[in-house]
Amino acid sequence: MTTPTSTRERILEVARDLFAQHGFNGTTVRDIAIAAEANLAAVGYHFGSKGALYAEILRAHVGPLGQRIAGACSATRPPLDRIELIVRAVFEHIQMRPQMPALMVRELAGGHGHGREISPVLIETFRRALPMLVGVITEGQADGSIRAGDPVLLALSVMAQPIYFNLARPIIAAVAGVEPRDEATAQRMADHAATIIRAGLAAPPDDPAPGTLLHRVRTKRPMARRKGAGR
Amino acid sequence: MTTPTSTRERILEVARDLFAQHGFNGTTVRDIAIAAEANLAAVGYHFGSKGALYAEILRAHVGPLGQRIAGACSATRPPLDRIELIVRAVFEHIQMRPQMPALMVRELAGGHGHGREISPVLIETFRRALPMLVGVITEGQADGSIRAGDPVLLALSVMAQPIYFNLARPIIAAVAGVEPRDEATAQRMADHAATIIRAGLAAPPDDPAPGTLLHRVRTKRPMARRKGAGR
DNA sequence: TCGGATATCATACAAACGTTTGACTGTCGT
DNA sequence: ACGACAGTCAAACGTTTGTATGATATCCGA
Repeated sequence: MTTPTSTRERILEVARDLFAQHGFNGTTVRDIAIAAEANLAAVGYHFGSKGALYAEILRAHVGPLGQRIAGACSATRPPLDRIELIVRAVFEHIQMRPQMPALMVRELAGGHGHGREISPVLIETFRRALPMLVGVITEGQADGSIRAGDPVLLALSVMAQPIYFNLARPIIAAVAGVEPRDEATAQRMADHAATIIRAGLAAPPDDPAPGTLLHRVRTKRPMARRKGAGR
Repeated sequence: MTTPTSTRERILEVARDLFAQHGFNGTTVRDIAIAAEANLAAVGYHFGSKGALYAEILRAHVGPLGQRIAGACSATRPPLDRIELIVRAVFEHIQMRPQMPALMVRELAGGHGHGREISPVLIETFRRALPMLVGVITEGQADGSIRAGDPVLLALSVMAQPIYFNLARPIIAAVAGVEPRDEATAQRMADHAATIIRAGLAAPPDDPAPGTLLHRVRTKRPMARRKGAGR
């Protein structure tokens, strides 16, 4: 079976997989050229350099995420519903871009070597998306539907689910025996994460009205801090 | 200020930071030697090869995690308390090994290049820890304290918090203005994650006894699936 | 059919890579 | 005092790296 697309698209396709799986420095231009069935010089010709190719792939993968989150945040729904929309939007985004979590966490871990810091694309996306998430959460805290707490940490809890779920898929498949890249499985994961996040963020029943019937029932405070539990 | 430790320890210390920040292929033996103020051949002499040094660091960082989780799982406490113990144990582990999340997610993303798969140390740790987590969760589901759902997904939700929180710290610090590496902040993060996880995993009030006063109150089902919400 | 633009190709190059080598330095036990 | 030994060092090894080059091939309007 031959590859019908253009050389440029073939390179983009193949490089995204290689960068995601082996990282920037773990992927050579020769690897890309061979996998794309293109000449060694094709990368330089079409993209200028290996780094420019990587930047373009990264931008195409994490850039639209910010727009998706923005769309979910501006829905005319109660805050908890909007949070759920966000979770599902991120899952959908990952579903059609399976390499995104690997690319993203590699950048979060510190970029790809020597003088390079975290990519500007990632920083810009976070700088745009984080305030939106925080806005929805503070709004929910104001109307009593979302539990008290640092909105930034709550926002992180929201984002942690889609990213980590998809990142851990391969090793879960290796440890347990799960089929990867399955539409139904992805839907189950999204439903699960949405449920967990909704329940985790919802304000406890005794918060909005401390004198009602619900007072002091079904409430369990987190355990005390363990200060110096060494070794 | 001079470095008082032995060359071997200095290399271990410096290599762990470099591997975490730049990845395996993004770190050169020369980088390590210079940062450790050692000779280029010192890495080969003390560890055999760059790969062996990396393997030793990875083992020292993710290996003890399994034992910590095992300890928390075998506590004589209700399941939800044990889950909270696990979350706090992982946070403590990371607190004294700040480079662990970066090293781990880089491995989860697919190892460090070419023929290498995910490190056996990571797979072994997961193979040991996952059944324990699943065991606690199914126990909690059996006694009605933990919500229904795939125990593996619930276990992933638990682990996602500590890892992602600490992984996202640098970019959060870059976007918002947060102080990094702070004991009080770490404690706040652990408390927050414990609260979220506890609330997220707890069975909804109408599950254990569908006919009580609590029936149909404070219950919100997740929204319907959105099948083909394209673009 | 021509001619310029676009794309692909084999090849070359300097730099950087992990690893090895052999000489050298210090510190012990005897 | 003297080998034995673990540790350090500068230098070099062969390979792989990203990129550049010039020739060739393919396309398409005139």
